[in-house]
Amino acid sequence: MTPDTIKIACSNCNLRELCMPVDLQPNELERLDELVATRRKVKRKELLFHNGERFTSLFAIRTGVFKTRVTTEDGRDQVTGFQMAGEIIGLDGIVNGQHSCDAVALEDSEVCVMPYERLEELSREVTALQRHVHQVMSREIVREHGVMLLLGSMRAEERLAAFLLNLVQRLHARGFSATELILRMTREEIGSYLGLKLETVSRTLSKFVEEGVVEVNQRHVRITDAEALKRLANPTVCN
Amino acid sequence: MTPDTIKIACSNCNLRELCMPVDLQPNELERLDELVATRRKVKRKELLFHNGERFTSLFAIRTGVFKTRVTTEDGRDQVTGFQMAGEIIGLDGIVNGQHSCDAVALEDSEVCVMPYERLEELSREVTALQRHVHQVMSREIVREHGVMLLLGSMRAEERLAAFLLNLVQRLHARGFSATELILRMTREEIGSYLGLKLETVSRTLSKFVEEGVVEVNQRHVRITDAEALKRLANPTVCN
DNA sequence: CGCCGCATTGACGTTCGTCAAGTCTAGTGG
DNA sequence: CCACTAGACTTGACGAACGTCAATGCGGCG
Repeated sequence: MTPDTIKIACSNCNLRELCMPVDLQPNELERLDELVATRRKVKRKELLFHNGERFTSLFAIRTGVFKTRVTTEDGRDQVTGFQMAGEIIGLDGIVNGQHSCDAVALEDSEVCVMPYERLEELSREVTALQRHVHQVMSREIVREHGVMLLLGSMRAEERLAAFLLNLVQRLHARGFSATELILRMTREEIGSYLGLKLETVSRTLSKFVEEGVVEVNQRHVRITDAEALKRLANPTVCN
Repeated sequence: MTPDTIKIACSNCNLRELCMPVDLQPNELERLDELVATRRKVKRKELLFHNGERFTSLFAIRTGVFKTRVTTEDGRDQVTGFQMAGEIIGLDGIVNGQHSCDAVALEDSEVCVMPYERLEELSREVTALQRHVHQVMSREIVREHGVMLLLGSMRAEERLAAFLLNLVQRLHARGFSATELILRMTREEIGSYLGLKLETVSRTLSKFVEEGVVEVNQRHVRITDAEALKRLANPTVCN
């Protein structure tokens, strides 16, 4: 085994528990290494794939952060998600054989390329992988339900509070702080995701600062009162 | 073969092309009939499944219309979709083994019950089915991207226009009129789906009527100027 | 016939968007 | 090393879109 093949093996990856099934037999684990064909580096602001591009592979994020967005003919766009290490992107391409959104790197990033045909084949043979693929897709559907709830029935404060809590929770699960984070996206990108204008995002953040719930220094955010933030994200109706 | 087993066979179902893969070998088609365990009738306003319920099966709608909704602790809810004949619901339950939303029948309905374990098993053996399951889930993800775009960056008029066009198009694909439809849901349910209050839905509909784009009589809607409606749904930016 | 749920419409209020001015920061080039 | 610039961010004043509250209409069902 050359150092190169070691480097690219899922069985040897410290992110495996995030992006792959956990309960594998040794021989299954070995087979998993057939899955990732190559790695691919994507520089900040570059696209991993774009709307209309032929779909061939799913991507597991190794390092960095991406945003996905959809666009209308008249130029409006909507950020549909922010993805970080261990998360899978490209699922939108399966249904029509071509991607229906763009994936843009928010910082220099690296992904594992998983050719879809190989994934199909393997998941027919490795039951745990089949189940995992289904779970990943189902999780995405449930996540989007949550975003629809946010966009459809929350006010600006609640949206932003929920957003910050979600981000910090995901970062915490990856070994980062549970109270501090660095935003990899602009106010405008946050606004697009939350269905708000960048000024509203900025104002709402300032309001949180005034209330002593968070400290903000540019992209650096520290949550000083997590309980208050949770109350903001999910307020009790009082009337 | 008893009349009863004939009645329940996918191979014999006039909705098969909507909810099942099309390119099957005869022997695969036969195997498909193992998939649907039973049928289940759901009366208007009754739940097919509810938030927190253990997930065991996916459901293919045979007749009727459903809404799915998610709910917050403080009682707000968001309609996440309206589903009709040939569509699959219950995908949200895969990830955690329990449903995370409610499915409510908007009229007396009937569904085919597809035990998930059986589906997993079969889709390991029938490649076309495996692909189909992936496509169904991917399609749902892409649909939700569209809803996010709608909720995040469209105005009331555009949302409602897009909603009506989407409904009539899906009904048309099922053999109904391309210009007339009967709404199975209340103004409030439409509003919940579109992130609007029921009054706004009502007012916007009235506006469409004034403009001669549609005729509305209670739940009965006739699209009199489809082109105008499309322009409303996706207006060109003018500034 | 009368009730109840659904829908419509109007008056008014709130939230968020728009427009504009100005600040801060990081990166660039002199 | 520092001035300069561009992009990102903040803040204020104002307005539009949509929500809220309330009155009324309508139709179907018991």
